[in-house]
Amino acid sequence: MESPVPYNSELEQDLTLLFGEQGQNIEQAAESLKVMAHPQRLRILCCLRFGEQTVQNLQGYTGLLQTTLSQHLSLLRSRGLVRVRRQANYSVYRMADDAIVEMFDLIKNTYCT
Amino acid sequence: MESPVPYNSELEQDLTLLFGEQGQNIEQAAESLKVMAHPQRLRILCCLRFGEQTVQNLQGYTGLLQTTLSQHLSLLRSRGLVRVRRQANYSVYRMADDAIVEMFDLIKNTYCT
DNA sequence: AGGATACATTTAAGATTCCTGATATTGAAA
DNA sequence: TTTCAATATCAGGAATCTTAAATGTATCCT
Repeated sequence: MESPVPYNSELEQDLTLLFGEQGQNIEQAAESLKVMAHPQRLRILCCLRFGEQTVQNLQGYTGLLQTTLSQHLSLLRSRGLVRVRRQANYSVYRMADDAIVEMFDLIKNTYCT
Repeated sequence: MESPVPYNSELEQDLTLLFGEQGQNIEQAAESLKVMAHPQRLRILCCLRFGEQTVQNLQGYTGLLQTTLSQHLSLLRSRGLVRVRRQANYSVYRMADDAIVEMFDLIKNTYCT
């Protein structure tokens, strides 16, 4: 029997373009998504969506251990999802940019009815 | 020194509501994101964004082994990101719904310049 | 200086994910 | 009713992720 969906060689080209030269676009997208794809880190982002927060506050809102929270923050930071500024001996975290905010809002609207 | 960001007890309530009763909203969002957060699965979704595809076609577009591809598809299916219909001895996959399409498009626009 | 507070990093163990090779299933054809 | 083509599932080991305890660093306060 014949294939119900013909193979489209031109699509191969389009996809290669879309993915980026060595697929870096896709890789980077997956990297960022992977960081967001964790309940505790989503909670952290939720908190930051309401404005910048100290680690202490995040601890209160999320209920995470300081050490665990700090590690999640470190990951979010290193992958460019959040930014920090130091004020006295507090670290104040915020969402990194509009792209993250937009992505987060879509997630929220989709899953938090 | 005083905290640069006052703790907001009302936010606790708001967050609990947002997360869902036992945090199911957040858990579910994380689950879905985790499935998307993989380069090969993103590639698969990319292909499906151009229309429904047989496994064979997806194999051609992604370059994955049949067995690997099938497992990714199985995961995408079980988490409700894609749907299948059987036609003869072909399986024809498509994106599950508009929410997935919307999410995918945002990812694409954000990371595939 | 010394102690206390706020946060970060390191390390190790357990859990999960990923890929591959082998095997099974399903429908079409011969 | 075999055989083949398309797809699915299973089983394994390697790699990665997650968490917690211990430890480290920086800054404030007295």
